[in-house]
Amino acid sequence: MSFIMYKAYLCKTNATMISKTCEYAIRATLFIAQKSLDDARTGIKEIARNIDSPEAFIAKILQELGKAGLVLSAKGPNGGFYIDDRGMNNTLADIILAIDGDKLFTGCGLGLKTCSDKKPCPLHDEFTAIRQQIKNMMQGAKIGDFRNSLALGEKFLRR
Amino acid sequence: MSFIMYKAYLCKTNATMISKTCEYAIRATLFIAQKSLDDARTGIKEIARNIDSPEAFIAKILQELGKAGLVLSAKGPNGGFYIDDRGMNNTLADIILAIDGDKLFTGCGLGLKTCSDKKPCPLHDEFTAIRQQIKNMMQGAKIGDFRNSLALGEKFLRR
DNA sequence: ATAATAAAAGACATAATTATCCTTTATTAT
DNA sequence: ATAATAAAGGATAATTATGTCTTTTATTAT
Repeated sequence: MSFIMYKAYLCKTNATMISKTCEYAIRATLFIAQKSLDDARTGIKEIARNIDSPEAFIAKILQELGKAGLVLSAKGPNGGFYIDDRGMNNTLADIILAIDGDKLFTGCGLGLKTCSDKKPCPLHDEFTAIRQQIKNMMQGAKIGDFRNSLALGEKFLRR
Repeated sequence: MSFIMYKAYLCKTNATMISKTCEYAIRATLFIAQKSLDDARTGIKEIARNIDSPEAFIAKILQELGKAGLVLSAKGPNGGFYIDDRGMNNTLADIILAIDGDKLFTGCGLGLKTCSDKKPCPLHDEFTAIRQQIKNMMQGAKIGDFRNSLALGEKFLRR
């Protein structure tokens, strides 16, 4: 006996807290951080393979992360991406801000441009609280914090 | 003296907790609920005007909400959309589920399909907690709850 | 019955995001 | 110096989400 399952909802919409681009950015950064533990540089191919992303796309994203100072890179043989001690203190909030901007931390839950404390949407207070919590969580999450659990195989970056 | 401001981030990404489509859906539903207070039906033009959305687009969305049983509709003269007492007990979670699916409530924060308690991404526990909180908030927010504050002009649906 | 109204349905168009490709520039090893 | 390597940069393509238009169906008032 077998069942066919149907989704009960439409869902051609895009609603993720963090954009796909930014997800790749975070996964790549955490992977580079892990590799940088023993001063090793890692290249685009290796990164793409290990975080399960398209090569060309993560290359583009890494350019942005480089401009934002969140990863370092070196061209040529033995080149690649790496993160120094200073970079290990950057947070997930920094990555999110660099790629997605601040909408995760500040926007109105109903997409109202004029939503504010004075002219609140019906969800204003609830969303304000939740966003603040997310912000705290992301600002508290340093890149370096994840290295050990990743290296030990307690946490994972591939799907 | 004047300044030109530049955004410090890229941001060609999409990262909203709730899709634009779903935002319209919520705003429309709350507006219809408000109108339904005194048994009045409201049409697409009026809805679009009051929630500041494209007419044709909200029409499409209302079809989905109708199929999902979240709003009722009647064709012809004096027709329009309305919500009955039963419908007033539906929650924002129901609308979100009907339009965006359950990704807001369940997805991995880093977009990993295999993320789970057993094979967690580095943000697994934090995201699980936050999503649960959002879910609670949305499941607790009944459509009918918003009617009064909207009618009194304490809360707003237009941008 | 007929005309007018308003939502349902389906096809189509636009815009935004995600993804790819190709050339250029910088660096290293020979 | 030269060839090989690897990231940077720029242009373009594919996909997905958002938005529009036109026809059909159901209902109501005349």
